[in-house]
Amino acid sequence: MGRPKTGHVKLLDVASACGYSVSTVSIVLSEAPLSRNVAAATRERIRKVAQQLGYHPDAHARSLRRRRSQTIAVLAYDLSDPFCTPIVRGIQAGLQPVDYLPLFMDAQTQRRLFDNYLKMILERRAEGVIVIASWIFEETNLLADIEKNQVPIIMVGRDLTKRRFSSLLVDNEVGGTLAMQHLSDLGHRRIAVIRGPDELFDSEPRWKGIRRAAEGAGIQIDPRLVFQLPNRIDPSSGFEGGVSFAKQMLENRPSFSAVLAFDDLTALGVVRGLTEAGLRVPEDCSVVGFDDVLPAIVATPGMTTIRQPLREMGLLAAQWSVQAIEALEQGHKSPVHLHRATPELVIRRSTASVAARRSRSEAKRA
Amino acid sequence: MGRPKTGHVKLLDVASACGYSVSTVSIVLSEAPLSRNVAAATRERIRKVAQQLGYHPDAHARSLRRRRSQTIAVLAYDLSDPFCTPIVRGIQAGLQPVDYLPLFMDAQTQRRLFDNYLKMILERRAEGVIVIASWIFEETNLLADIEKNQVPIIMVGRDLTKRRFSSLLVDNEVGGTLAMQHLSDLGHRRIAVIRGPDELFDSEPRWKGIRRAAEGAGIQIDPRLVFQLPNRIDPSSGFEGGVSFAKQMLENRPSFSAVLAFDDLTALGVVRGLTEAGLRVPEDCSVVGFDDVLPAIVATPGMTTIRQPLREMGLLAAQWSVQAIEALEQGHKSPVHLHRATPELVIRRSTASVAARRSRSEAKRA
DNA sequence: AGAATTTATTCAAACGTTTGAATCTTGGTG
DNA sequence: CACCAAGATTCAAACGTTTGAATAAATTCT
Repeated sequence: MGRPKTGHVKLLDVASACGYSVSTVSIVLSEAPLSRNVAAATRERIRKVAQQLGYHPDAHARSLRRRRSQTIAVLAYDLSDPFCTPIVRGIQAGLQPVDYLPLFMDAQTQRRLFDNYLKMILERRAEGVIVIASWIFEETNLLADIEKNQVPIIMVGRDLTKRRFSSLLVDNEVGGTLAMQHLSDLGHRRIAVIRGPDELFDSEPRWKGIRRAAEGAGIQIDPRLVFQLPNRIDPSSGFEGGVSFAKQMLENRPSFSAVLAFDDLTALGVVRGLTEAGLRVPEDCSVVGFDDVLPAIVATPGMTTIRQPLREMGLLAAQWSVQAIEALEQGHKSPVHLHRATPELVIRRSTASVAARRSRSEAKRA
Repeated sequence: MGRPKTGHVKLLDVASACGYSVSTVSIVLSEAPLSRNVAAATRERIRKVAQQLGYHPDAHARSLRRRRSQTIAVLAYDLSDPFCTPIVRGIQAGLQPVDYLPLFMDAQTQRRLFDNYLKMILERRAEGVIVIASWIFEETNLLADIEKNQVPIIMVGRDLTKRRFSSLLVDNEVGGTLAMQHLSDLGHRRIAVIRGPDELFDSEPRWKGIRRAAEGAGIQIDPRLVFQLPNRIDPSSGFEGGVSFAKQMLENRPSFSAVLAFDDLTALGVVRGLTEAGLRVPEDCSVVGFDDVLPAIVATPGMTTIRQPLREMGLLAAQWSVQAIEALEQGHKSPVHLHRATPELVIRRSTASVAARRSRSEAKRA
């Protein structure tokens, strides 16, 4: 009965408890190919004893021997961003059936943590890495160490195919276009735009899509109504940006009937700012966001936004990662994929036809 | 130059590259006590070579030998609940300095996943487990297996000290009291209450606190204005509950001037429901939530709510966990702690003095 | 009946570390 | 100059698995 100090039951315990050798027990319990040749009765008996003793194979010993960790690291710029949540869900969904354990690592947009996790990824011998990098890490060759060790890397939220990383992101240009088109369809012509920080990859194409749609609809974007978010650290501080821009817009600027914000949190900030200034959304001003994160969904009025299929993207990232690992296992070079997910306009209550506008706001600012 | 197929550099590689034995290299690189006796020059040289070769110790081999995984599992009922986000942050903050890796596991309120992760916790030889269990897993003796293996368990969001698990939760009764008191201070007397699902542990004490405050203020809670959330699966569906309850409240029920919701998401649902029925928050009706999660903060009007110090709780949980592990290491039995964090009233814009109410809603329902 | 095959089980060597004990240098002491 | 204590380094055995090769026993073939 005298188990050694490590509370855990091991193969040897099971073996001696049922009178077979360690090998046989291992073969049976790990369902190795050889287990075909093990008598059914034996199998039964071994399983039962293992069960009774509460045996759980030691993953470290197994990983060491098999040289496979069954682990995929997920390195996110900020796990607490609601943006990441659905991606994480998708990744989980993709990894569950193939029995890989995701190792979630939250860099909190701090370089120090990022480096630290990079080291851990290497040490824990993760077989693949998924990087959620909506916010940029300036020097992306941080990943060089990992690449060197033949660990496939998948990027979510940024196109790094030129570095030969499979990448997965939303089609920002189409997204921008959809947003602008929606406003123009509602009859808005004077539209304020809040662009993303220039450090952020999504910003430029989104802006491009917006301009293209504006052009197509014959809308002039007044440069005095274009703002740009600063390169912030905390992503959820987009909210503050939105609030303060909203106030700026209302001071000695041309009037406007709609705001197109860079993302949902910014848009929510705009709503707050406008509301505090006495305007009403959408009666006095329409607001549209981007991403479709939870806060945008449960706010009132519900935020009209451009939905990113985040969950699906996470799922795909997981699948690619597993495929790449398998390819590598077989000795093939794994292919470099690029997927631009199609965004989708979700109309809620934060936008309304310009015709429905109250005259109140006009009066107010005249 | 022929590294073996496993792309990773190992101790032997470093050793032969610099002409020392594996032992010496190990001693130096792992900063074992013996490294005091290693000549400074040798140390220098070994470190340099290791660095150049890009050596990273194999965590599995190390764990196996040392019998320590440097890992703490964090098993959450639903990682995508904004409620978990700050807790996770706190845990990270607590684990970072002591170099434990948190293993985040998201049970998604599914029994199957929960079991699966339990197995993984055992196999990966996690040294401690933190369970975020705001939503209940009916049979909590699922954890028995883990307990049996001497792995200390910390509960967040539920008191299980009677099972001898250190527990950490907000003082729900005080929270309920604070919420009700706030409404009564604002002059509200007819208050609708949405209670939590009975499966959820927080529900009862919160309700008790509410009743106590009502009594203290001489307020009668009209039973026709008391609702209860169903035992749902998806925690963020509290929102839907809020919406539909709001609508029910407005149908042939006694009138009310405030709603005290079980949590923020429910409260946001109430705001939505009221707004869609043409009422305004807080002019026509005040709403107060519980938790202080992100969506409540960025919604407009900002949600008045009872703040749980979630981050601090996570931090403490991490520290307890590490302490318990260390105690066990020294052979001591680890003590069972209980901490009831004090909640805090955060006043935003979803509540207003009853005096300021418009007569509109009164008229509407008369 | 002996050889060849199949079925059932075990041996023993790895996987990459760590670490108590052992070895081999030194330089210092009596 | 033999002896000892540090000082510097290495040996070798573990940690708990897996797995190719070996063995032993039962079956089938010629």
